[in-house]
Amino acid sequence: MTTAKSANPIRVLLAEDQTMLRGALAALLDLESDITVIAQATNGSEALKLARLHNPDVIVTDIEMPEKTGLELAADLKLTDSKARVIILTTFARPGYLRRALDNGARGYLLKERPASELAEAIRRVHSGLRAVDPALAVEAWSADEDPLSDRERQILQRAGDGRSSAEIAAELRLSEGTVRNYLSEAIAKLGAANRIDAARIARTRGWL
Amino acid sequence: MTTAKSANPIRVLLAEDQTMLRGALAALLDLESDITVIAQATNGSEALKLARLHNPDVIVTDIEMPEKTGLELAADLKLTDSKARVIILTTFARPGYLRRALDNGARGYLLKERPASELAEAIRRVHSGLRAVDPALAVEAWSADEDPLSDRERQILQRAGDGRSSAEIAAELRLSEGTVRNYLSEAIAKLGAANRIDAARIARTRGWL
DNA sequence: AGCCGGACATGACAAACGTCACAACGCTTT
DNA sequence: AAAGCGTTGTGACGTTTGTCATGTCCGGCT
Repeated sequence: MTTAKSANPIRVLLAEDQTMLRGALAALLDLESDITVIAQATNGSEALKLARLHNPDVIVTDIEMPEKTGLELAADLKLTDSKARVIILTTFARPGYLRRALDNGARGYLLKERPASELAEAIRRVHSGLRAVDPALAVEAWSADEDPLSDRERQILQRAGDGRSSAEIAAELRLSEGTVRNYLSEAIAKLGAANRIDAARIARTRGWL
Repeated sequence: MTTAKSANPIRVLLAEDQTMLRGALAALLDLESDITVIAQATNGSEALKLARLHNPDVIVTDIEMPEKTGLELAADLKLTDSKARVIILTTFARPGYLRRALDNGARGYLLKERPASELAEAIRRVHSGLRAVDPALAVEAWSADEDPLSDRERQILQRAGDGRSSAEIAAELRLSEGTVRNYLSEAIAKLGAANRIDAARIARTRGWL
């Protein structure tokens, strides 16, 4: 049983590392008469290669993937002559992610907790030049705070949240131990956290890490 | 377009909190002539209620869901007179999870990184009385270590990994602060970790938290 | 030229953390 | 009955962490 395609279907590239979801979505999208999935990638780098090769109309991509994230993929595509429009499809309703996605030129931002039917709709909207951003999230993002962390603070907080001690972090980054403690103290204060673990947790849930 | 069902299709209950995946899988499974999805749940408690109501042949469930996890669901079903067979469908290839799943009476354990076609196959196997455990993971689980943590240790390590201080944990659990420190010290030693954060991380990746 | 913010450093102090030894109690297992 | 384990506690000790004041250096903005 093959679904008849219209003369000029929307050509979609799917990038998602979870095979089961990728396969299921590809199958569902292919049931739509005006959409055809021309290629699938399991990470950002592969998606970039396939995008160059096939020149899709729309790229639907997850964020958290090995090799290269969907956000990095969007950024790289902006530097290319690709005319593909990007839709981010992710689990995470983090204002920080949405902001970065839009900054990197994405046209859509859709959550995996939405019904699958919305994906096809988003693809059509984006293909026709419109945007497709989850409305609830868009509102939240508007009122959401900026990332208050400097690069150094983020870098150090990441490692601290992974269980490294101040001394280890200092050695790795060629800093004095006191400096590392200062950065952590700063980060803890900025985030209103009780300690480094709490700070790392908060930063992660906001999409700042 | 409706797919013709055989006379006695396998009646499946799907429990998965991510709507997009749940919808896509339900749609795909319904395309199989010998399988019909009779109900869908977004968390473990709901699944339990629907299982009582509809008496499905097979329950396919995620692990990490709000309200009640898939592992808890499996445990609860064992206490019921339900004859439904449980298949765990999860992102996590953690031996600890697999072990708990089998202890709780699950008949199948499948990873989301496998192709969707394997899910239908697993449903058929399990329905006919066989098991369906991801082969690669089964091997790993065989050589995997037991969870060395006691309930108290696990309970305390969870909170510590969330950024709570020893004093806070002590107050919450009505223990002396010294006792909390002792448990954490024990857990850190057992896991070969450098500190509480490291210990929480290690325990989590092994599926012990 | 002057100002500001980020990166980096030091020293000092209090609080939190991690370790160890020791001890008591109750519940299984042998 | 004895041994073993999990739970709970105390006291003491050294280390790590978090805070603060203070200072230098550099690059960008006005």
